[in-house]
Amino acid sequence: MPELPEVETLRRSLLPHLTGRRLVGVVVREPRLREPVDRDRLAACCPAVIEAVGRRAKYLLLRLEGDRTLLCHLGMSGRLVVETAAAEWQRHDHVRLLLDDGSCLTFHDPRRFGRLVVAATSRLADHPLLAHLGPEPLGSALTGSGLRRAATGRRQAVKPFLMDGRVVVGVGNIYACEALFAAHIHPATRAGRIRPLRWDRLVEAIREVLTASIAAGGTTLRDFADSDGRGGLYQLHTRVYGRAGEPCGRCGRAIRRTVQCGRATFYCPGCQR
DNA sequence: CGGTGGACCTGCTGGC
DNA sequence: TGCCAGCAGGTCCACC
Repeated sequence: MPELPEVETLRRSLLPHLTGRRLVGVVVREPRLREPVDRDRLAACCPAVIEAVGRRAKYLLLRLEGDRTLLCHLGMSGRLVVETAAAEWQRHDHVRLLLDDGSCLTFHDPRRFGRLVVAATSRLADHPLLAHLGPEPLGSALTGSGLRRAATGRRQAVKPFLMDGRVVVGVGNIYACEALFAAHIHPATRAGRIRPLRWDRLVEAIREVLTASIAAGGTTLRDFADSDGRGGLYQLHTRVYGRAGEPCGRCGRAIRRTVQCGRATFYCPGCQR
């Protein structure tokens, strides 16, 4: 479900609920996520004021007092919902973080590809899940020349290249397709053969697409929702993703669907070369 | 080393 | 109506 815009939308929706709150307890009902949830390490964090709600790539970061940060990844189907701690557990509700005002943050994830991990705030950048991650796409660290350097000598197609978190983070399947369309680049182009100026245009396209999606509250294809249960609207703005057979808005040719590295790719055969 | 394919899970949809 | 294959927004590891 979530790419960067969805996680950022979630982060913003959490702010009013979590700012100044204290984490007072944890209930782990189903520890079998992508890696087992460590109940004891979570419990040892409590009680603690939540000092900040951040994000790195697709990880939501809850910074606690006492040099602890909770890393939360939603995988493909995860959600975080703020509700009263007295609320009934629903199917696929796995963990609850209990807050000092009687509310709680419920981690819900049908496919259980998500993660909930405790890390040391002072060594966060060195954490194994974060250490290898590339630049944030919306910060100044991402540049056309940086991408060009990373692509030098790479025979890999540009679309899976963009989805490689070591190259740039936060660009998943939807936004890789959309950014390549916006930049007029064919998704199968070998990364090492893209010209310098086109990398600049691609960086611009990535920023445009992600920024527009955040403004729309993310993309809700089946079940994304922010912590208040509200869906996003960016699916109404996608130009190619999920639109196989529809006419391209620029040239009118039918959008195509192919598969790269086991993932669906959508593109316009007319304007992406 | 770079690159691909499968594994990890459950739920929904569409075709027969 | 019912069943079942195929597909889904993300990593991560084994293997070529």
